[in-house]
Amino acid sequence: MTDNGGGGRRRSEATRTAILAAARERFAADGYEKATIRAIAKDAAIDPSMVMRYYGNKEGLFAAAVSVDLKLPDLSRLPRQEIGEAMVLHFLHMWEENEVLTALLRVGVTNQAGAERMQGIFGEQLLPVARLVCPDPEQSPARAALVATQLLGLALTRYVLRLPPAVALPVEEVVAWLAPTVQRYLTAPNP
Amino acid sequence: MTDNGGGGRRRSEATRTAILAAARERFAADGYEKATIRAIAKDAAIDPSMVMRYYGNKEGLFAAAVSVDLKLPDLSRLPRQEIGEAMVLHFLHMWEENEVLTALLRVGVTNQAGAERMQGIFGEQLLPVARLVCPDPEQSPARAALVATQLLGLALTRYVLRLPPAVALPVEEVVAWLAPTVQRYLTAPNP
DNA sequence: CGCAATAGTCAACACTTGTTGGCCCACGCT
DNA sequence: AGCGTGGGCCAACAAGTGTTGACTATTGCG
Repeated sequence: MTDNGGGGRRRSEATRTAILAAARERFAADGYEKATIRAIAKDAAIDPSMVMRYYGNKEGLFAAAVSVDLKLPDLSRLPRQEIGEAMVLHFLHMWEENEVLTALLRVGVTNQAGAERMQGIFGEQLLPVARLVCPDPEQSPARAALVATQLLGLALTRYVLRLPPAVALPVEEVVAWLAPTVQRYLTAPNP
Repeated sequence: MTDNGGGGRRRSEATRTAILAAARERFAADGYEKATIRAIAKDAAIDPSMVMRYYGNKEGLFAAAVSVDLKLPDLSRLPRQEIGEAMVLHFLHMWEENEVLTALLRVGVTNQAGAERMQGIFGEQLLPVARLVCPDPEQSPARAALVATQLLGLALTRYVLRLPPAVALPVEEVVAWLAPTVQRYLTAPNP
């Protein structure tokens, strides 16, 4: 339909990516409703109608701007005891690498499509890891969910709400405190 | 100013509380931006202008609708080992009692005023508890923040994002898994 | 050069938002 | 009864939203 069959040869690519960058920034800072197409377009220094031309509508823009790959490393080669620490460290790096995850969380909280996308990421990226490492496969959804409560809670307080003492915590301390928690959720026997 | 010096004698009180109830529901379900005054007014079966009459503007309505008292019990009379369990149980009950906390979290994520209010609650209600129970008073902010990451993360996945496996978890299991975590964050020696 | 396709702009649309002011009606007092 | 106060509704405003279509400018190719 609105797809221009496979690739504009000219320099539209530059503005396309500029739009995506501006969109990520705005979605991360303001959430879905407050991140207006006009503001995004102004950040990208183009006309709002270009956004529509390239991405159809606001939902399409969001879908294109926020695509998440958690890049979870292969934890099966790690000693079982170090899985928790590796997870926490990896998540911290992912959150600080760019603002995509913040955007997704901010949007997911007030937008149905955003929440569903988070559920998708959980099911396709976190759950498989849990399946690999946790003892009883039948319990992996519950254990992955527990891990999600702790890791998303950290992201929420630290990167979204910016609760001062949570922001002030040095990375090493965060890891030292949370790693045993995640480790236990994944590998400990039932309490 | 818009304050009618201390009490309408007539039946305005009924509509006032109806507005607040509708507002709480809408803020909890939709967040700040999507919860429109018109929708709230329709839920309360009155005219949008009445909302303005009674609460000044949308911010005032939010302030009036969402006032949070965590009602944290006196934990100092509890055996130190049971503090974690008591906290988790209490928070679960608070979140399921009414939708105020959900509203606050949904709004806090995309609204500056909402985020500040959450910081206020943290400082005035959670921090004091941490000060009572954790060993080194200088560490209480960090430890309270850690507790916040776990408890808010639970609320986020279970009551806001509604991640299916987090919703499916029975209360007893949540407590069994999270209580040791909270207990450790509050009372364990530095890792 | 001339032509077609593409990148980009402008102005407008239909709608929703918070917010305001004027109006009517019902009640409670004297 | 009459009157005033205040609860409630209606209609409108100005601003901002996503979205659309027509128009211009620029580019590549023959």
